[in-house]
Amino acid sequence: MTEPQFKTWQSIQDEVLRRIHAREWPPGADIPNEADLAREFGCARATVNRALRALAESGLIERRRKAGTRVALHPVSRATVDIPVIRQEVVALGKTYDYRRLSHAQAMPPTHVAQRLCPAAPSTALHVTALHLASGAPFVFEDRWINLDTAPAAGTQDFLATNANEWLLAHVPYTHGEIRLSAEAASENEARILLTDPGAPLFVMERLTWDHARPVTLARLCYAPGHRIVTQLGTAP
Amino acid sequence: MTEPQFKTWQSIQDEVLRRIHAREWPPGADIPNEADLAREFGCARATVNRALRALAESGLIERRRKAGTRVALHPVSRATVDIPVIRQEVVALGKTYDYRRLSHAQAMPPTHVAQRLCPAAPSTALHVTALHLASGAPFVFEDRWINLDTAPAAGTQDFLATNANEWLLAHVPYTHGEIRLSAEAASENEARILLTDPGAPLFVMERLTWDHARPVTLARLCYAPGHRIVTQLGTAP
DNA sequence: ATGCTCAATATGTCTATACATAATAATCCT
DNA sequence: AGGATTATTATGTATAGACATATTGAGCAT
Repeated sequence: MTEPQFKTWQSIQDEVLRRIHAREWPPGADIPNEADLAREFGCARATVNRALRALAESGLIERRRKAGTRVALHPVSRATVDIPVIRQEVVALGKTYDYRRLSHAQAMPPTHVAQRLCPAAPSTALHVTALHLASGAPFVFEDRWINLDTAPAAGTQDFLATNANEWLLAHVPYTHGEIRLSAEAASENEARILLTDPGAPLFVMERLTWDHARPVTLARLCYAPGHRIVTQLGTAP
Repeated sequence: MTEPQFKTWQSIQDEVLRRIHAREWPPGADIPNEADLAREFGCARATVNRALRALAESGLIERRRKAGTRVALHPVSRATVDIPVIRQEVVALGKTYDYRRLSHAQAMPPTHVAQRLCPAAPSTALHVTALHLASGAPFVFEDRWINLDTAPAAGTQDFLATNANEWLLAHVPYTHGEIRLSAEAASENEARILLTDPGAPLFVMERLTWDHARPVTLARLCYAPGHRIVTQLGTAP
């Protein structure tokens, strides 16, 4: 008669997952409210809340006040991607990191950059290009614009020794940002720098970071051919 | 004299973020323990715990029992990527979704597939290729292998009307998975199907999903040129 | 010194209770 | 009927107290 008791929020999460997978609670269905579940599982409501909140963060269920909790109709897979500093990325591959600044100038950004980096009042910005190397081989070509209104201190740096990525992280932290991933053909210039052929497929990551309401920097990172990003889906095995 | 009181876990998170950004707590530094912070902020320890746990999940701080909490030395940016079902992805673009199955056969997978899909005992698997269209234009070319030991029910499906992605989600849910993102040159076959040129840079997403310890399916999704993924960094603005 | 045991400590979690908040349902007033 | 107001309800969050658990470090034994 002893109902299996669920004591930890993990075990409750597992049981809820089981019921969803077993179609006891099919996609789109409402699931019982926290108070009822707590009674059924023989635990406090806060424990149920913890379990359901974690599931909501993973995108499997949707919760709204008063409306209750339901299994997501279109279960989006939510993957978390860890994006380390490039130096760490290289070191993690067991290679030695090296950095070479290519150019450094203050200039008016092209429109597609200006739109995103200084949408309010167009002004000059700092343009830095650099190459990150892994054991001597080109790894990432970086083309970066820095908003000097937001980060005036960057104007005093030449970024010859320390790369802009790490300097900015240490001196102009951001509050949030946006990342765009795409595949693009290498331009003549990119191909020359990355020692590959024009037209080669490059993995491109564009990062725009903000400090509260003000754009900080827009970086376009072109990875050398063969690069890939690996990420995990769902919870731990 | 009234110390500013921090009542909500959000406000505590903001204050901790402020101190980190202001270098009061520089990278690598230990931050006070929960009990002390709770006393300082005039709130319960559980509230501090909630705030710090959220920051730890975002990768900005690291926490270990007994050792305490410290600001991450190499702050990895943790981005969450929402990966919807392809139909939803197309609909969200304001286009009409269409699906066309291209091939369907039971066969021995090539070694690089077998290694990941049936690492224990090599056996035949279900091979399905299909094209997803957005308003009539090729959107994604899908090349999928399904492990029939894990999902025997898939053997009875021809996947002519319903695509494998949605059928599997509805009938063989997964517990976790792995996603690989890369840029690759279009092969002759891929180019023909996606109506582009061989060698064109394609955004490729490989998904391997598992049901507990058993691999379910390995899908290789080649997006038509121009596709990109957008994701957010950090918390809400 | 080296290895083991045990106590100290910071985070992890659970409980019970209370109040806050958002969103819906019901009701009342034209 | 229609629109504004109020009540209800489920989630969201805060609190104090308690115990669990991992980890470190000190002290002891070999």
